[in-house]
Amino acid sequence: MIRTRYAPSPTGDPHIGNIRTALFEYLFARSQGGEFLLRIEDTDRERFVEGGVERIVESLKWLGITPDNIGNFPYQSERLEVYKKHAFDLVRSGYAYICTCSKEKLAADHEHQAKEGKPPRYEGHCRTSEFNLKDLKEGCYVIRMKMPENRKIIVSDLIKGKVEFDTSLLDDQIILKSDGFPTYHLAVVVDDTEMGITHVIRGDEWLSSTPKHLLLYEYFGWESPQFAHLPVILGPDKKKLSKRHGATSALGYKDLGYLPEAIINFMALLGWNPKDEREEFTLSELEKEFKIENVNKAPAVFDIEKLNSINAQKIKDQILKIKTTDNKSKYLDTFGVDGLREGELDLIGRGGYNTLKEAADYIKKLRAGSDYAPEMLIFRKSDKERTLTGLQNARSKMQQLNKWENDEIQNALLQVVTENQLSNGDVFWPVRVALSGEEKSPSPVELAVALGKEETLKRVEGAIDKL
RNA sequence: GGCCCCAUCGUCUAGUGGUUAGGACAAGAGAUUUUCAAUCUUUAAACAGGGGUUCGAUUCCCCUUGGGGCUACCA
Repeated sequence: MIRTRYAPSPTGDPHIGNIRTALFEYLFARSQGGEFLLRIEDTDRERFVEGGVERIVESLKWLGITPDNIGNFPYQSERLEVYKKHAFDLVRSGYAYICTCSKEKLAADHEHQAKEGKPPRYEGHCRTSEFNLKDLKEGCYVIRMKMPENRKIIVSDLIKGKVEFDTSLLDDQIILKSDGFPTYHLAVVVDDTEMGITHVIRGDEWLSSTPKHLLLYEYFGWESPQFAHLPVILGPDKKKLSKRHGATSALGYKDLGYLPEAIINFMALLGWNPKDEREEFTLSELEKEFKIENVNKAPAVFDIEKLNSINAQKIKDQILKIKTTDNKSKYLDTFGVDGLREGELDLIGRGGYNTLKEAADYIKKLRAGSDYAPEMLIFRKSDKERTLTGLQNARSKMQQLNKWENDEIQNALLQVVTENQLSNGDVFWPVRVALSGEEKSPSPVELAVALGKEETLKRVEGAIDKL
């Protein structure tokens, strides 16, 4: 049974790069008929953020990539004794040792090493010391793993291929901190083993520490899982995506009016592709199509324009679906627009709005109506008199309509044109301006349907008064 | 600094020891229309550089350059 996990630290809203990793972990598991699990890595008490776990769960649920153990997932902070036991097992078997060096001493060592141009490393004062546990005060020691000298460790990565590391360049890594918490390296190895994780899919930044983990598996006598290190996501400046690039959390995009379907589709395409020219995917399609070997090695730049375009497309897709259901009135309620009518839905579907928020803002503005200068009503090839004729006849023609639908309104306006020897611009333009109050807007017919008969006639009336 | 990863249009990417190097987003142009943000058509746009290997390299190898990561009692 294939099993992957998403193991975030609750240090704030999950970052889009982080969530993309979760997506790939989810997709890999699903594509293989396996399980996708969640685990909270809260071993860093200094960076812990209240409510972080809730935000993680909310993000995953929103995107529809809910872990299989969502009802009961482990927290590392609740398993301190387990890690401690394993750390001491390693001390007993000689693969790790207790170290009582103070942080001050280590800092001084590192400073010294830096001056000599050497890499900062633990100098191994405690490596051969024997400590009696009873003499040690709680909180005054750490446990370090022993790094063998001159060993080559080969990481076989599903994405990067074989990567070789030399252990003499690696430090005697601390695995148990003085506060009794494990470091990532210990906890990840213990937990992945206990949870039966078969494939560790994680960010690129972990590749360099993978040899440490491999060594730990060896020390414990455990079988190691397979690894796949994903390239990072960069900002437009090709620097690692961060807060200064704007919204970076998944939920931030939710608030901006992006659909989960769009975020999923977009993230999947960042570093993965189906090896053909398809670009539109739903989550369930991705679950079938995803192949880890089709993941790129190179980092990808997060392009908001592409996301916008995908989101606009997904909004259109959704409008088509919503029209046949009864929840259309609720579509934009989170952005302050209730009771959408059919015509308004059409407007959104055709408008190419990048986000739901933009669409909602437009509907709000349309409903409120905009003030405009009377001159705007006159088409550039027209004059005041013909405009007035057009508006007045349009009003009475529309007044007589029984059915308030696209074709009927269109025909009514066309009739006004022919019956009064006017041009399209003498009628369509001023009606459009009367309804929208804007230089640029959807067509008068679409606006009329969206506004409804009563409001449409009221606004045309208002325009006539203005002239 | 050391170690590791990476490199095709501006961006996401496909691709092959011999191709007109393909698609998408963005950009430009045009068409249409009452306007446009919609729609349709269309144009421009890339193999980072230098060495090899080879009859032939964008493709394989090496170097350089550039970008990224790691080098914590952070993950």
